[in-house]
Amino acid sequence: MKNLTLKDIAQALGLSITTVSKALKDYPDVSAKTKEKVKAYAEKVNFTPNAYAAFLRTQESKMIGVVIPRLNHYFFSNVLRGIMHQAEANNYMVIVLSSEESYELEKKQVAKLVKQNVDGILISIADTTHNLEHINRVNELNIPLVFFDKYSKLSPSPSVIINDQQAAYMAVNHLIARGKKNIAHLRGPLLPQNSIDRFLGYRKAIEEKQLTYKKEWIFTCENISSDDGYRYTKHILEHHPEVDAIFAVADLPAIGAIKCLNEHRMAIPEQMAVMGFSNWGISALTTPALSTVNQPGEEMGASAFDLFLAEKERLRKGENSDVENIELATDLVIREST
Amino acid sequence: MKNLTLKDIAQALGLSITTVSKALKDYPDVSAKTKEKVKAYAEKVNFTPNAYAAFLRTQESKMIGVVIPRLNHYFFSNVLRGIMHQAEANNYMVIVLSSEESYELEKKQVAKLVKQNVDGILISIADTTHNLEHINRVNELNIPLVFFDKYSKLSPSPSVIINDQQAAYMAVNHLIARGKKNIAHLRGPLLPQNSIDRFLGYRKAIEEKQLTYKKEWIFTCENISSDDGYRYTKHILEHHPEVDAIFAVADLPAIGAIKCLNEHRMAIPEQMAVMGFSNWGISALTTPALSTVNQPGEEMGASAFDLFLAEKERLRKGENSDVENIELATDLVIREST
DNA sequence: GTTCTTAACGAAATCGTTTTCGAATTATAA
DNA sequence: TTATAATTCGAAAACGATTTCGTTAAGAAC
Repeated sequence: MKNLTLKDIAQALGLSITTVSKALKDYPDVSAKTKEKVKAYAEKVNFTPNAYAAFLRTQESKMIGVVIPRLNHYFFSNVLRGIMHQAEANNYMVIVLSSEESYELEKKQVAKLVKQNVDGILISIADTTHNLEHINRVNELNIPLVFFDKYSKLSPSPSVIINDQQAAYMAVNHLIARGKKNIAHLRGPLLPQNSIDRFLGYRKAIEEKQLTYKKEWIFTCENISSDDGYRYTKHILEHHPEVDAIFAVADLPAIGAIKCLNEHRMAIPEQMAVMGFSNWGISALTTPALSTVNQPGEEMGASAFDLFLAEKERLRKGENSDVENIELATDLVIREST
Repeated sequence: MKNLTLKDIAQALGLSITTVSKALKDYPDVSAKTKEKVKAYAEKVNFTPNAYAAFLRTQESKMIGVVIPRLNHYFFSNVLRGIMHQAEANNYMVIVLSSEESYELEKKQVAKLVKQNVDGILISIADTTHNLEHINRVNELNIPLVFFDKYSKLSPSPSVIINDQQAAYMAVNHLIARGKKNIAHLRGPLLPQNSIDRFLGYRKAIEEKQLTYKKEWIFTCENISSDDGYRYTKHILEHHPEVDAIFAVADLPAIGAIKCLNEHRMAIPEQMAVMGFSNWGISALTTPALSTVNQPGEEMGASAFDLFLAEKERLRKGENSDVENIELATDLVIREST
């Protein structure tokens, strides 16, 4: 039951290794009869060429590496599903590594993938990543690299993202349309482009409608955790009773906010509306159910893989054609919290 | 900046490939001086041997495969973290595949891992897996295989699990201690041992305290989803008003139950207590917060990897020693819903 | 019959590492 | 001084697939 080799097949059919290999790869200098015979036999014994031996010649590992900031976050799990589904369809294996939102670990993981000779790297950078040397090194080695969700404007690599600013703008406008006038924002850490863009979308909506914009209503969720949301909401209730809506950078802090509001017997959304971001599975299950921005995880993953294939082709051809970038559409999911 | 080879080092130092290789692996027939020189240089240029070439000789890929039923489930994400953390410490790479709870897909994924020459397979079997031929084939090939969480009693492979029956027994006893007398159970699908054991623990607690046990109070959550929990809870409220507590096979249905109870303005836990299972991250965030059984995911992952190493050693030695099995401790997490 | 083309197959080199076995050098013993 | 042992090193053969370049044989062209 051991895995067979070309040699085994060659011996069984009275052919040379060369001919067997060529027959399986449809070389023109093998007769139709022989091809038929070889393919039938290979099929019968369920032969697949040894990936490691093949790599030594072709330098193609048929593996890609994925680096995500967190393994146990619903959104990234969904992206992963999309990537893996697409990888499977294209006969690629996937190695997943987590940076745990740490720049240092991210550097290590990328280096590890390079050492493993992956054919490409799909990465969503950590909140703390302030330096792109490790990414540039990958570029120099001509290894296709694709950003998804959390990217950097400083790198020329292709990316698949959503328009965070516009999505946030839409979300806040929805709150305004519901009659809210004093909207607080639980923003993300200062570094990643996403939190910046979501904040900018928030501010744009506020300023456009000439509502009050106060720095005291902006809170930075360092860990984007529910605890962040809970703490800041408590602070808002105690010190800023005029606030009538909260727009959070992500669902987790939004859920923390709801938890806090429930404990203080605040009427949601009448006294305080809450808007999340990402549409995690749980956001439909809170009481009241959370309104949020739908971020298409699986679609993003699938697109990221497709971009990898395109980028690989682009690098192979050595063309100076532009890198592809994809911007996925988001949509508001209006539930009970607004 | 390309990856160097032994040849490069050999040339740079005026040595043979053989000597360089031996020096790096501390062979006794290399002088201390030479070893020092080689190691220093290898360190300097950040050399690591090509994993693919090494495999061809050693037949060790330094990769393990993990098959889980779902990628975007909190518990499995945590198991994955544990596995990866331990794998990293032991210089292994991890390939993750998902069976999506499908037996057919599970078979495919296992076959794929075998073809990839992984050094071992860690698997949590799908709910629909009713046949272990694919697992047996792995055993026949002498590839170490370890079960975690969802295992099968029909396979002799090592496993790391929790004592589901006892955990459920404890959970239900806690409901009883809170004065609940008519406890319904939202059980899992019929096949996997876990749902069976949790159900048995439930029944044991009920019967031991001589409370009413009614088949009409047992509901099968085919998808273990929040929707299952929501639907059955509604049914309970409408048709079995005497029920005063619900014990769910997992957190997701339990959260669905809470959602339904909140909508019907039932007092939790006074009128109806709810108990979950798994301690997902969100279970602390519902209103009221969900009491549940803590299932140590990361610990389970780490143990599974350790078992893999042990099993690999056992197979290598060809010993007839017994396989190791690990049973991890669980504990009740009492929150507001009971 | 001779030369040329084409079709069909194989020998052998290669990828980078590991490991066996032998060779060379030095040290030790006789 | 010679025989023996110990110490260092390197040549070469794997591992399994890919691919270049020949080789052979048959048919076509003259």
